[in-house]
Amino acid sequence: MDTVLLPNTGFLAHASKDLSDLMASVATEVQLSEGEVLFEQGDDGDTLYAIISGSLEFSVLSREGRKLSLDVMRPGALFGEIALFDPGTRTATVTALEPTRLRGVKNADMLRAIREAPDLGIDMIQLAGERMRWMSSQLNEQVFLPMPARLARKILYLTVAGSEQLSMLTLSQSELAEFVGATREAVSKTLALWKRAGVIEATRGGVQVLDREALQVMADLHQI
Amino acid sequence: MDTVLLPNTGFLAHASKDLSDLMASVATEVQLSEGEVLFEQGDDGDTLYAIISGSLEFSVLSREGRKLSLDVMRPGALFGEIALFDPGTRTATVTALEPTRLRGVKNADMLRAIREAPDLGIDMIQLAGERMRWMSSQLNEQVFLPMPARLARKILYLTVAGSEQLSMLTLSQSELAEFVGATREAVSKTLALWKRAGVIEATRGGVQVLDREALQVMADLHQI
DNA sequence: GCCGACATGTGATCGGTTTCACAGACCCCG
DNA sequence: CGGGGTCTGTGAAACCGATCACATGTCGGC
Repeated sequence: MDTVLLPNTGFLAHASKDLSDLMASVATEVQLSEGEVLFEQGDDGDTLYAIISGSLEFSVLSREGRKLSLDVMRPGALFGEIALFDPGTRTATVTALEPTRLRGVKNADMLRAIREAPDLGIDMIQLAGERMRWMSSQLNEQVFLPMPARLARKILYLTVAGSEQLSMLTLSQSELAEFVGATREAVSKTLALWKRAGVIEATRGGVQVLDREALQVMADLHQI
Repeated sequence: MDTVLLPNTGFLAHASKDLSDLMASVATEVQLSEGEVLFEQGDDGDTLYAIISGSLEFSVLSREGRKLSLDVMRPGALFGEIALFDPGTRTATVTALEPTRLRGVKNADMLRAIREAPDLGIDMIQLAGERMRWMSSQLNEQVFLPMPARLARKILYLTVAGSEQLSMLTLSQSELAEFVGATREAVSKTLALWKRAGVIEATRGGVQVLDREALQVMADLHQI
């Protein structure tokens, strides 16, 4: 077992002492292998998770099985705070993109901790607020922006969020399509356009951003 | 001044004693006339509101001014909880649909109250959770459902949420269009279809649901 | 009771995306 | 090194909804 139980990047870098203490004391560890599903949209949930290592995909599903991926979460991210207190079901599906280690805190432990340290409750509201704000921006983009703008934004977002060197994004075009809510073919066609313009380089299973500025422009355009 | 300061319907019916006490003691009253904007998407906000009387529209805007209405809120509804603790801007615009009275509690008062009564913090997380869950369903619908299904769902939702007698919905077709993220013309055409099928009755400025079952079917369909 | 303002009905056309179909490229593995 | 599976490129057709352009209806006020 590591001596470092909590990552010091991402959300947890700013997590309160209370939350850090709680996670360190009562959290249970979870291991996921690649492709494993932590929970699915519709499951009952009562646990807040923090990512220790690995990465997870966060997606929502339509009833007929279409998938809209929303985010890739990396070490330091906290998630699952919604189902924690609201007696309902999980609003998204979380899948491991690679072998991943998590720590989870259960409802009951969290409630007890909040009663002892009310500031922890305030932290949780703040966390819910951030998530809410983010979801709201997703709704806005999906509704108002045409596909190419959504694509440009997701590529930009995922390359900075992952802070991978050289702005390389290792997602297949089908996966990218799931992220922008479009078909694989449509994504392929706009990527081809951008490739010809020298904005990106695309290879099997990955996209490399060459001209970030140009992509920013695409992300704001409401045409092509 | 009324002796009844808080409505006993909607969210507030289930609001904790702590929240009720707080609202009754430190809340300030706000009056809005029809069409007045309480706050706009992008404003800084630090206040949680409860609706005493009247009704409000909750909407998000695209940068070029297109509007997507999401909900009509009625007496008893609580809103504004997101900006309350998260140091950011409001994620939606709230407009009075008629003369409306509100009570507001400010950030600082709420924080103080939570430190005294931690259960109040838990209530707020729960509230945020409900809102989150709802936003999530909105995203799902907007992304996956074709316009007619979205229209059917909004009509059903707004007629029960408003629990108006006879399932009458007093919204113009342009307003309905803003609710489903479509054009006035498109809404007019599908309403005409349903009218011919005897599912609804539509008059100037309103829609009357005749066959709720049939609308339910439309709401699930991914064609027509 | 008429007129102007605004709400609604409806057709024609256009454009972006999906769907379908298939061809080429790449890669792992036997 | 050859071949099946997966990823990628691209064209053609169909489709949905947006846009444009009017016609028709309906209400309120003078």
